[in-house]
Amino acid sequence: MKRTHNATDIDLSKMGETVTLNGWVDSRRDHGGLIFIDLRDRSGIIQVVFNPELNEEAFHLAESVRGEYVVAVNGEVRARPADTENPNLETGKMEVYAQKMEVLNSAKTPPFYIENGIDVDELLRLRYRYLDLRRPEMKDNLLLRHRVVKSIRDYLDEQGFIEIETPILGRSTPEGARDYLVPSRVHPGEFFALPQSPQQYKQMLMVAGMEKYFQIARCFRDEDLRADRQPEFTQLDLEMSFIDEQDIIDLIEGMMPRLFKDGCHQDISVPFPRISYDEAMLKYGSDQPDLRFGWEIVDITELVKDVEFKVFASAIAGGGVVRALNARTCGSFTRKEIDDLGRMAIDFGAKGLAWINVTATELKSPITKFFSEEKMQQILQTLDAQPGDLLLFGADQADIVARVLGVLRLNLGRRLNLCDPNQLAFAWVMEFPLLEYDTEEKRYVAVHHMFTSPRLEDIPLLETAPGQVKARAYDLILNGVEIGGGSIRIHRRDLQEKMFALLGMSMEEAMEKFGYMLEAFEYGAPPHGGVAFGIDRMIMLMAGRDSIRDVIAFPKTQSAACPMTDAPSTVSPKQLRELSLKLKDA
RNA sequence: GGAGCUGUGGUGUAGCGGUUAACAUGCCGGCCUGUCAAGCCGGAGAGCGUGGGUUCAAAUCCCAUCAGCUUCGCCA
Repeated sequence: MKRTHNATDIDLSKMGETVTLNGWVDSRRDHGGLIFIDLRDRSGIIQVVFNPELNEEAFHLAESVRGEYVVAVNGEVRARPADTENPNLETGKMEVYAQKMEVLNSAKTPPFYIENGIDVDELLRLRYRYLDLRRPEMKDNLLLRHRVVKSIRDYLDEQGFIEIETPILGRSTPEGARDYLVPSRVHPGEFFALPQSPQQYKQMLMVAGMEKYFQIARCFRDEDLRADRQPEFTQLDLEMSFIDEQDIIDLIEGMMPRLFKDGCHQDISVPFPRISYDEAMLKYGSDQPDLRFGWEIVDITELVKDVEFKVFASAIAGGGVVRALNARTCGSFTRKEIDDLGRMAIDFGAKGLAWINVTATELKSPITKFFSEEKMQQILQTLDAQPGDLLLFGADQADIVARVLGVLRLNLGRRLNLCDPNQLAFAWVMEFPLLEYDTEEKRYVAVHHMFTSPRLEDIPLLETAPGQVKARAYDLILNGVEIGGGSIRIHRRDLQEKMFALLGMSMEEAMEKFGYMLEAFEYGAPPHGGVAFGIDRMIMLMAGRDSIRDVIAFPKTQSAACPMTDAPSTVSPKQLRELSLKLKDA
C-alpha cells in the first residue's frame, strides 16, 4: 500500500478521507478489544485505532506488531471522541481508523528507547546511529541543519555568489593543523592531503575572476577531538574580490538574521557590536568572550604600582600587569570554593590567586594588610565593590593574567547562570595582531593565517616591530564561541613573499610550496578577502546543544573512530603493496 | 602526550569486602473496547568492561589495560 499522506498531514481538513500511511510503530497500546498504534514517520506521529468490529484481519495483525515494525496502514480519518484528544500531539485531535494494515518489515527490539531526552551511553547511540536518528530531537537537528544550509545557498545566490567545488585531494602545507594524508598509488612515496580549508583554492578562484565564490566545504584536521571539534567538519567558505572589511561585515549581517529565522525562528538584530582584540583581551580575558553578561576585568596596574605587596610589585617590576575581576555575589563562597578558584587559576598558568571578600562590615582577605586604608578604598571604588562581592586579582604577564581572569569570569558566569540560554550575543572581534612570537619555535607565526593582509598603515612596522602589526582580520563570535572568521588577503607577490620570510620560510621553501600562488599574483590578482563559518558549531548553538556530534549525522568518537562502520580499519596487503606502503611491524 | 569522570540484566541505575546481585523500564505470556509513560497479573533475563593481584572471601580494595565522555596541550 503506497503512502498518500504523511502523519502530520492529517488534520481537520482531511476528516472522512481514506488515507494510507507508511511508517514505524512508535508505540502500541493493546486494550484487548481495541488496539492503539502511534505511527511515526519523518513528519511526526499520528494515532491509528484498530477495532475488530471494523476489520478483524487488521486487528489481529495489529496484535502481532511490535515497536519499530515498518507498516502501511489504510483507514479513515476521524476526529477523536470527546475527552480523548491528546494535546501533546500535533495530530492529537485526529486519528486514523484502520481498515487495512500491511507489515512491510519486522524489527528487533531496539537497544535503547526511540524517544527524546534519553540518557544512554553515547557509544551505543553511535553504534546504532540509524536508530538514534529516528529520535525526533535528532531528526529535528538534521532538518534544522538542512534549512540553514538551504538558506545560506538561497541568500548567497541572491547576492550573486556562485558555488564552486574545490579538490578534496590536495597538497600538504606547512603550519596549521596536522593533515590527513592519502597515499598516491601512481606516485609511490607521495601523498595527497585532505584540505584543512579551501583557502588557497578560493584565492585562486579570485585570481580566476570568479569575484564571488562560496562553498559548503568539508574540512579535515587530524588533531585531538573535543565536544566542538571533529576530524571532519563543515564550513561555509566564501571569498569576494574588490571589497574591504565592511563589505564582508555587511554581507554577513545580511545573512545571519535569515539563517536564525529559518533555522530556529529567532530574531536577531544587526549590526553586531564590534570590539577590538585588545579590548576583548583586557575586559574579558579572551578573544571570544561570552558577552551575555558584564563582569569586566579592570586593569589596576597604575593604582597599585607602589604598594608593598610583593606579588603585585614583582609582577609589575617584571613588565607585567595587575588586573581584577569583581565576581559579584560570590562573597558567599566558602573558603574551599575560593581555594578551588585558586587551583583553577594555577591550572591556567597563574602563580596564585589573590582575593578580597567584601562583607557588609569588613574585608576578609589574606592581602588587605598590604594596602593602606586609602589605597584600599581606591581599589574598592575602582571595582565598584559592594557587600557580597568577591574580588579576584591576577598579577603576572598580561597574557597570563588575561587568560586566568578570563577563565574565572567564564566559569563563574556559567556557574551562576548569568548566561541566558535564549540570548544570542553576537560580536565582531577586529584588529587582531597579524603575528605572534612563538617562543618554542623562536619565530613569528601567523595569528590567523599567512595569507592575511596586514593593515596598510602598519606595513612599515613589518621590518621594525612585527608583533605590533595589526591584521585585516575579523572573527564573528556568538555566546563565547567563535563561529566564523576571515580576513582581507594579500594579493601582491612582494607582500606575500615578505610574509613568508617573516615566518621564517626560505625563498626556496616558499617557491616549492607556494610558488604557484606567488606566480598567480603576478597575473592580475584582484584585491580580495573572505570569511569562513563553522556550520556545525552554528547549528549546535541554534539547536541548543552542547556538542557538534548532535548535529552531525555520523560523527566520530573522541578517538576519531566510527563505532557504526568500525572505521578506520586495516587494509589488505595487496592494497598496501599497490600504494608502496609498508607497516612498521609487518 | 597529561589530568579527571564513567563502565553492574536490552536500557538507566542501586549495591562499595560475605547479598539467592536489588529497583525501574523494556522484553515474553495472560486479562482487558478509549489509551497515549495505558492498566492489572505472571515470567524470563546480568555474575558486575578486560587481565592480573590482595584476601578464608572481591561487583566492592590495589595495579595494569581497553572503551566512552570532559578537559589541558594541540586545533594557522
